[in-house]
Amino acid sequence: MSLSAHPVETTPRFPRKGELTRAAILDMALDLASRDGLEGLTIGLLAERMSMSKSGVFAHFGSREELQIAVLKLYHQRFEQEVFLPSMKEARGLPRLRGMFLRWIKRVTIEIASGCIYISGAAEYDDRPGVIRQELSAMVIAWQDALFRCVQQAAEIGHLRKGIDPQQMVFEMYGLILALHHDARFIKRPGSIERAFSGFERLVASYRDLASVEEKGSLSPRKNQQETLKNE
Amino acid sequence: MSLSAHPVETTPRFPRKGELTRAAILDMALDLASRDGLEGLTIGLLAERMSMSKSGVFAHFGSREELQIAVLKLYHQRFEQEVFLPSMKEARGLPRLRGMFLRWIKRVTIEIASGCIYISGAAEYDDRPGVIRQELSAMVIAWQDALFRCVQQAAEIGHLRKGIDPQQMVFEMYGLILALHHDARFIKRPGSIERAFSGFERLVASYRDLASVEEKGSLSPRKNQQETLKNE
DNA sequence: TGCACAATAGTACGAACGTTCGATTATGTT
DNA sequence: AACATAATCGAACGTTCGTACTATTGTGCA
Repeated sequence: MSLSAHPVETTPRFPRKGELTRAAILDMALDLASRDGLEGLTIGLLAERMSMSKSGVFAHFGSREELQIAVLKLYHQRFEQEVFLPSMKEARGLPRLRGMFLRWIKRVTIEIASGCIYISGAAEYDDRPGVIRQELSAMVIAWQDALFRCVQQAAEIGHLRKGIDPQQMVFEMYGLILALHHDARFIKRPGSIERAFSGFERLVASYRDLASVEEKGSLSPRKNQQETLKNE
Repeated sequence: MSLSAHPVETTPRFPRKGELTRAAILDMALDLASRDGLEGLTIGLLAERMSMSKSGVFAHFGSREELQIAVLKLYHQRFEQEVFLPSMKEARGLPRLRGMFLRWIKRVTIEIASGCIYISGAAEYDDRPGVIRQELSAMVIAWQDALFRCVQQAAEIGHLRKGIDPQQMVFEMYGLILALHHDARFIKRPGSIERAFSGFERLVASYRDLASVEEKGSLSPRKNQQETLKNE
């Protein structure tokens, strides 16, 4: 008696060809949505870029909204992969926080050309209730919470002052990234990346635990941390 | 020989009725554009809200783009009137800078419900070249320049450190406002206004000229300045 | 009151949008 | 090779968009 005792497979056995094209479509859709925003993403243009018919593209998702959500989840997955997960491998506290911010800046720097969906989406959906807004805000809140916990740990360990308000620091970190995205992408002002970075350093300096500053070397920005990021 | 020696007036003598409706349309258009963005502003909806026909509304502007630009200029004018001009009456240096930021926060606080066109526009047009983008970025740059000059003066006077990089401080101030707009309007996180304010205070504290801190009272946040703003 | 013209309405057009549906082609298994 | 079904296409529908044109209504001055 082998597995063929269950001759009928209700679930599809293996990734059929459609899965591949669906992934390719999604990849292109993320590109377009980064440029024109999730609300600017159009099935017609997407089909044209894929050299497919509108209905051919459409069939993979069932509705535009499901396409948008799929794009959103793909973006979230990549963000997690590139920014969050590698930073979690670093030592808790300030090194991890610095790693998060550096990778975040690195990601936004790339996105100066293409656009960040978290940021453009926040502007697009701040007055447009629905599933997409719900999904998007959940992702942003999750990321802010991750930053929050990291700041909190840094305070517990003693890298930052004990009495610190972690949400305040997250607020200001987010502001630096938003300003970077704004100035570099919209205003096209050079030097914005450096400004975001030095803003973070000033932020850390003013929230640092004064008692532990004395043991120099352990907490000051590791010279090779930025170097390490380049090779990821 | 009076002025009637020139009996024919080539220019329209007086604001005809159309001018009034045009102003009313523009006012409503600013409302709609604040909510849905400049690119989301539609002549059909605008006509419906005005209880007019589409063509009736259209005739006042000649094209959608001209309508959008008119809305933009109206917003700019109001921003200048509410934020910039009253702050210029304050003493140069830190008091004026603080006035600018407080009125800016005050304005964005109101706009938590309606949306800020400078901010949403930056996201909408960061990859959409054209007249509107040009006009919008010129306005934002003008405002950043005003902040820049104010910080510079504060440094010259001695309210802030001499060696300061004014653009860096403007960058961080803009970031605080963007974070406020983001967290309050999109995330709907309470306490964001206070966070933006205390972020500014920390910013000022770390850029303040250490030498002049000793003369207390003159440069610390005037208790009645925030009170004064309420009655404007 | 009547006349010139400003202001608004009405209708229509072409394009783009998301979506539906039936026909057609490609794929994978027996 | 044949067949079931997955994948894609092509055409059409109903909306909404900005815009153009003509007709109608309203306003203000002689």
